[in-house]
Amino acid sequence: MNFRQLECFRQVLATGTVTGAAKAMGISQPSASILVANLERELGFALFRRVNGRLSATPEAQYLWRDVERTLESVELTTQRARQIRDQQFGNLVVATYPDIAVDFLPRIVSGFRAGRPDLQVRILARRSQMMQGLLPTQLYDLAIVEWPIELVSVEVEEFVFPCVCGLPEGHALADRPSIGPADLDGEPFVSLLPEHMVYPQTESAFAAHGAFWNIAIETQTMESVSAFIRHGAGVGLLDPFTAQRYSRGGIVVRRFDAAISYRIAMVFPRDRLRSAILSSFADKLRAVFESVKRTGCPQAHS
Amino acid sequence: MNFRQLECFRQVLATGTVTGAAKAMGISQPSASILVANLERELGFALFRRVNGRLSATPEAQYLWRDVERTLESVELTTQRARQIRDQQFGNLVVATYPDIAVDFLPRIVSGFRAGRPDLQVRILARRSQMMQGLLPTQLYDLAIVEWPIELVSVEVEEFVFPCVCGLPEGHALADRPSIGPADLDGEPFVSLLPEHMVYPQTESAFAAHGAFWNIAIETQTMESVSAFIRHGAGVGLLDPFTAQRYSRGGIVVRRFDAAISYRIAMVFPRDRLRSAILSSFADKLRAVFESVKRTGCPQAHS
DNA sequence: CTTGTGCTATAGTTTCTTTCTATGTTTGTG
DNA sequence: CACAAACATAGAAAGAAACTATAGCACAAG
Repeated sequence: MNFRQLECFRQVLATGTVTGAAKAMGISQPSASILVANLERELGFALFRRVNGRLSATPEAQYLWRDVERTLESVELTTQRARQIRDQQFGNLVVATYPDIAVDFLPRIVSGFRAGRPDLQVRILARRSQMMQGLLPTQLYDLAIVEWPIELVSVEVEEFVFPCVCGLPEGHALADRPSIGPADLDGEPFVSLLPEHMVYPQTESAFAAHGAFWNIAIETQTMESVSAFIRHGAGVGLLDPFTAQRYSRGGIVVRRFDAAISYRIAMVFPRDRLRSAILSSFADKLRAVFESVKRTGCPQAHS
Repeated sequence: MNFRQLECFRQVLATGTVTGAAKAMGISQPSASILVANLERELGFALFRRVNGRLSATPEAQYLWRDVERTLESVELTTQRARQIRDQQFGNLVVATYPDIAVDFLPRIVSGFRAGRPDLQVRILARRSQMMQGLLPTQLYDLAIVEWPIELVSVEVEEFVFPCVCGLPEGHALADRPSIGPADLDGEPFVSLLPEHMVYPQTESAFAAHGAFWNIAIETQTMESVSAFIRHGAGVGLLDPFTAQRYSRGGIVVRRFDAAISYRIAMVFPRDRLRSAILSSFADKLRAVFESVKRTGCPQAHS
């Protein structure tokens, strides 16, 4: 019993004649005749009676037809699914990420990636860094985007380093400068991340190196929060390029920061797990966007 | 894409190696290797990565597996169903019949026939003769058992004629006779069918021919009813062999009737419709039982 | 009654697929 | 370093599936 025989069975039922079935299948009439004959031989009972030179379906054929129909449908769904998989239209991605990037950047990238892939399932797992630490060993993700520092075991890592930029409230006195250094911010009320964040010690050193007073007015936990305080005029601060880009067109004035404060993130994959073509494509896209951000200082939407 | 490729795909997933799959399928390792390779070529994407000389399923393989599993299951159900059909274990029979025979005789025959055919569906349509007239043209049955007279259009008919027998209440004065004739029943209270029934005019003629007085005490519609009146002592009467047999072991004394009163029934098939093997078997069985009844005067259970 | 049309089945041939055995390659292990 | 285990490839043989050509049968039209 094979697909062609079943398909021929279907077509004979549909068209009523072997000749019609052959036409529908694009084969010669004798070929179709033999397909049916072999199927009958293998089944051990007749599907058709040859009456008046015509075929007529036996009751047994009708009994079997229900199952054959189901089988053929299943085969068709399978080939369809195979085509989708081949064209990277079907699959699923579990992306673990830290919250800041999950707010705006990732949705933009993922939405762009999903355009034209309507059957792609994406799950976003947003975790604060401590939680991320526990998530990685479970391997319950395809790709993670993590902030430094993080302990990385049994994973493959690709690191990306970005320069932080300076964010000012709109209308701030320094807003007309093309770039801003620690000395410019001497005594300026500053919105900072907590000391645990990688940006904190670097900022501290930069101010110290320039002999400037780092006047921390606010300490908060996420870049989103920092940006909100800046936006509402509580002070100035340093932003990663993703958050900066989000508000640079309205809400916050973004300027180059003359001291190099590096913002390190990493793309992380479970070790020893095969990557799907979709995952590779998605990683490629992320890589491209990261490189573009590194070059321009601002993430752009890439299709 | 064909069954063997899918089956091999399954076995490689199950055993983890091509070698194991080949063993499970009873073919050589290179054959299995080629099955998988061809499947991958046709699908257009890799199902396995060759890592460290071993196969490892890709995420794409896992996506496809759901559909392949469903398909293989459907194929298995289909082959199973085919085997059932071949062995006449699966099918359905719609048997139309008149009520008398549906009470006891048909259930016995059908139950015997269904033994060892647990997936055979039987529908019994019991109709009085007027109703049967309307049922036959609808072709909504596979086999009908009808009483004479009946108008038969677009059907194939096999006729069976049985001699009626005489039924007496237990303890009746005539009960020790081996056979009974009309003269014996002269003036005896008689339980008769209605005049429309084929037995009525024959009985009338028989009594007249023997110059006996046909003392009709009860006229009723069915053989079952006649037998009930006899059983309860209302009189004697004529019975068809099926009803007679049912009560001959208790309730009614059954004796040969010396005048030939014929009880004609027919096995009827829709014209120009293919008969299933099961239907043919069932008809064969019915025919055999009818012949046996004709010979012995009493229906016996035949397996 | 003959002929033509439409259908199915069979025969013979060719091509493609499947399967086998034999052999090579890679990787991990004692 | 050799051996075992796994997968892949090559070449040959067997099998399946396709084609063309042809025959048989039933029905309708001339």
